[in-house]
Amino acid sequence: MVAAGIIACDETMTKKTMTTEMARKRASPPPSGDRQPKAEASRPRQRRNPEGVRKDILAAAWEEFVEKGLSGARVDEIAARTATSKRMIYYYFGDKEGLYLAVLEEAYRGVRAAERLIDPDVLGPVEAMARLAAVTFDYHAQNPGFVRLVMIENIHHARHLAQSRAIGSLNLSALATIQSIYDRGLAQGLFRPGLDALDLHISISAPSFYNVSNRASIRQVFRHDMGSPEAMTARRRRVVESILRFMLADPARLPGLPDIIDRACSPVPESTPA
Amino acid sequence: MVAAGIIACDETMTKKTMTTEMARKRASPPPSGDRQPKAEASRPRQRRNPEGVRKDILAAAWEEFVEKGLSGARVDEIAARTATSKRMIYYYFGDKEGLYLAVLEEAYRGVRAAERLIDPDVLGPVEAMARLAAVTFDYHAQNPGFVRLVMIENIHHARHLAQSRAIGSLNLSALATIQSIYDRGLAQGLFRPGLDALDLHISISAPSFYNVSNRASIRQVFRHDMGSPEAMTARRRRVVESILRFMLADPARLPGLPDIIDRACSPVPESTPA
DNA sequence: GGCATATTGAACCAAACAGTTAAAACGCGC
DNA sequence: GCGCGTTTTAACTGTTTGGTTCAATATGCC
Repeated sequence: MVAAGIIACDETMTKKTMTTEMARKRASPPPSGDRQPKAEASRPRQRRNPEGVRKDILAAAWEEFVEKGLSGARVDEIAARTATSKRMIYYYFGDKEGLYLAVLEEAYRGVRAAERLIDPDVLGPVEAMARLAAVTFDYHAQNPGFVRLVMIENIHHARHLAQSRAIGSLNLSALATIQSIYDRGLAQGLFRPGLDALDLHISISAPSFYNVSNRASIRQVFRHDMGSPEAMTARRRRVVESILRFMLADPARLPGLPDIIDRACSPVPESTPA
Repeated sequence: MVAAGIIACDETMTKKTMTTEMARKRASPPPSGDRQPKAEASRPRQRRNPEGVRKDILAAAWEEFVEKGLSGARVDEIAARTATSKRMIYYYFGDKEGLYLAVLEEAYRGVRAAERLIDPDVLGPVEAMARLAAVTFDYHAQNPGFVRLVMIENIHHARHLAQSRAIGSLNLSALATIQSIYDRGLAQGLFRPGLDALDLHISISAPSFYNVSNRASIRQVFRHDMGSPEAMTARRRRVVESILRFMLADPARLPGLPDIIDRACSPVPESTPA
């Protein structure tokens, strides 16, 4: 319940008989930003490995929360997926919500890491924008777990996101990238004026996100599989094309458009595959 | 658990001592397709009103499921919101999943009803398409409950949607509308060839949906309120403009575009307000 | 008036679940 | 070689929860 309070830190520990496990690793080093927590637990019989245990638990929790959501997930089930025991979950993460929050933070750490991989302005504005859209689309496609966690968090009104100070900070990087590309394109007269970076970001994210998040319902309602390779590449093209057509001052006057789009899409940029 | 089996019908009722409540109203008349189940229960003291009780329960369940999701919702809580008792919930809906499914079906019945309200081809193709986009956007904006239910269902891999025979059928209407508008526009040389109705539908739905579904997380991450009236109208315009720019053979050659968009957006088309 | 359909209420149940306890070992740094 | 942080095990607690039972009653239709 008051996970926030517990997490916040060891202050005012008057009520609620703080047991020894208060030693939380909240400010631990970023778990190497990898997006695919595969149950590893490394060495079969190596005791004394706090960081490893933490990761192991986090990976198990990731799977369970992604699959069942916050309310649907069962702590016992998470424990079962672990190489260690339920006891350690509470030892390291305090309670279910603390664990969920840790998973959520790792998920956002993932996007942030992916965002940093994007072009250092070596491309022309149009190409850069196309590339950004394609990469964003791919990130969502290749990280359905991330998408599901965000869905789940939104179902919960982003109440945990609000609690996390780890997240509120490093999120403008994506916006900065877009802004710089847009500015360059604007200066060259390629893009039309009056567009907003956040708005552009949303315009790219929305279809990318939806393509993963609503796959199941679309499949049932329209008997169409958005996840098939063909649908996927077609949709990626469409997302890229759509954002460019929206931004360009005059698409007709840029005859190389289809090629640019092709180039942005073809050399399938790989983040961590799912 | 085997809600499907129970719902399926009274066949092979050997195991599981079927109690009398098997009298399920599954094929009941569509509850007047209204989207906003406000706790009504009508007459305060009129006994013997099956349909009213059903609606009352459905309305309470709607609120609870929309708010907490399937796993998060509590049957006792739903019963508390009701004018009747928990007993009646099981009497009419069998179990929690049966109730959830009924709510879900009502949600989809809502979109279907809204879709039927759209223009009988009185507008020009471009205007019609703009209008369709605006109306779709508004429907999502004004029915966050519907959006949340679809999110929830997707979290559950649309497993319940798959069970429902009530849903699989009447969903092509939206596609038919789009197709007819597109065909007309194509014949007039306004739209470019090679576009797909479902793809267009998704291109409109995605931003409309995302605008509601991810409001909470966007708010936390970017400190931006997508729900504010200004953001809302701006985004609606953007959605309409975006789909037109994508479809039009040559946007530049259609000088009246901004006006068309304005017209599609301005006379705030009202579905059932939230 | 009788029979099928509704309705009520409250107690009850068994399973599931988050979170705890206690005690004992293990390992690493000092 | 001592002590602290870590780890293990398994049973246990208290509550929540989906779902049921029982018993009685009301209602409407024929």
